[in-house]
Amino acid sequence: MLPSQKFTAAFSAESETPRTLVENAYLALRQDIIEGKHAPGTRLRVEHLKDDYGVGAGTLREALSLLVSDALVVSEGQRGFWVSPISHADIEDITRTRLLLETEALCASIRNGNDDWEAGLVAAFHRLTKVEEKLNSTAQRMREWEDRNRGFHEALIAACDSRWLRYLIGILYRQSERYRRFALSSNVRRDIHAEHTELFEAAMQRDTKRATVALEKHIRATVDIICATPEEALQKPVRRSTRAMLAG
Amino acid sequence: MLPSQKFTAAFSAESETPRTLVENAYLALRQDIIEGKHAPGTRLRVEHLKDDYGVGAGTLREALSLLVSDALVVSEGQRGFWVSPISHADIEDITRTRLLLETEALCASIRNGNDDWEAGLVAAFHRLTKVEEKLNSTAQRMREWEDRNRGFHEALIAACDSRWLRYLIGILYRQSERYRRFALSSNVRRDIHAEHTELFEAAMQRDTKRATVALEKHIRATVDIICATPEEALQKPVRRSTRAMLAG
DNA sequence: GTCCGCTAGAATCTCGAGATTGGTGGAGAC
DNA sequence: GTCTCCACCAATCTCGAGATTCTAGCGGAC
Repeated sequence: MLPSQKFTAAFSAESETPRTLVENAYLALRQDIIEGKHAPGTRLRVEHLKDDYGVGAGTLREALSLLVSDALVVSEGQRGFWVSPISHADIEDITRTRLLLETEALCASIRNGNDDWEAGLVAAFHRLTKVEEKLNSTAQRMREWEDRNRGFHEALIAACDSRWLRYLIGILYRQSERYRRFALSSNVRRDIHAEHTELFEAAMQRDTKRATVALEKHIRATVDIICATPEEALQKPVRRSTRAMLAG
Repeated sequence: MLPSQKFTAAFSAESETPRTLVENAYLALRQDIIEGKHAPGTRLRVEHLKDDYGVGAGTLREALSLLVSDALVVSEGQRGFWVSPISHADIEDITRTRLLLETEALCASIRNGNDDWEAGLVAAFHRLTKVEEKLNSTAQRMREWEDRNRGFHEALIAACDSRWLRYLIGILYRQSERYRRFALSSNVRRDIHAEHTELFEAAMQRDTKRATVALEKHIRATVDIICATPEEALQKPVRRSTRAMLAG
């Protein structure tokens, strides 16, 4: 499934409209997991969820299978599905890996970027700026910010010629989104727009080193806030077997 | 699905036995795609395949969904599944990305590795050596070599503390396996065992730089052979829509 | 000769019911 | 009081049939 879905989300832009019920259920489930409506570590019972999402059991199972690939859901034969647990160690790991990949992609993008890339970046930054100027955090506006933030980060590395790099970065970005809500609910003062501006200007000036540093500071800032929150707050208790499975 | 499967293949070792029909079908399909029994770009019709693999249509669809995540299969809503096409540009991309990740993981592994890591590496190298000494290339022995080669490469980075890095490397490794058969069928002379030995000794001596160079040469050698073979030989014609989807 | 629209066929997508497996609670023995 | 065993219950896993969608081939019009 998720033909367009999967590969679009991965290798190019995520824009096509879902055509099948499986795609619908996949997108809805993914959104709910990222937003924390399904808490990390909780069970995902097919019998209950099929009613919530208005599809048959088989259809929902297929959607869950697709989420397993994204590592947002884990499953064990004959025992069912769970939302992937989260932890300090996990976000630390994700962040390090993200930095490795995104730094590389950003450098390639700066190296290869033509006028189209610059135009796309300017547009994405403008869209992001517009929404960041208004600081009220309605749920609707939050969702909008998420979209534009993703658009900005995609625009940054759009000129990277490695589709695989962009694909893997997409997976990690979605993982990071799960943690972001904790950072946003924190009361640590932080001028995200200033970080974005620095990143934008450095990229436009083709200053690889400055852009790299800005990206690292930007990504690090989020994870530092998350690691400042207690581990218990991150997720509800996890079943023993699942925890054991992921402990190694 | 593929709870153990997916995550085991990803984050730790791939050893658990499949428990459900979906897992069986997934593993069998994956093997057949990697070995080229299903040529790149060809269609995977559920109606036909369900008989070949002895499962129901729904079960096979679930297995295919899992393969979509591995990027070994692509799908498009209401139109079905295809084996992912392969190309010179793709293997080049995979190789560059692999090098970025594996180099990082190897350095981390050398940095962190304790006696257990060394022991595991010695054992894996020994197993690989035993099979490389006998150069007859039976299908059975080939399969054995594939397994031990994977074991050796996993042992190299086993002490890398980033699960995500190891997970992504696993995805890329399976992709590379699809191309290897072209390199093996080539008549270019190449002493793979010498490459492995160099890699092994450099790692054991904790010589990061030497190990990195050896790894790069090792991985590069394969892709160079593949890019020497004509593009047409790599795959059968691809459907227009699929090609268009992957062209961007 | 080229293009458009229609029709028939095939394949996908979806759903509900039955078979199989794993977890739980209580009774009984030591 | 603790451990083991067993039976019941819930949930997963699997399959086949029906509805929907896409593709291909053919005939006709320009």
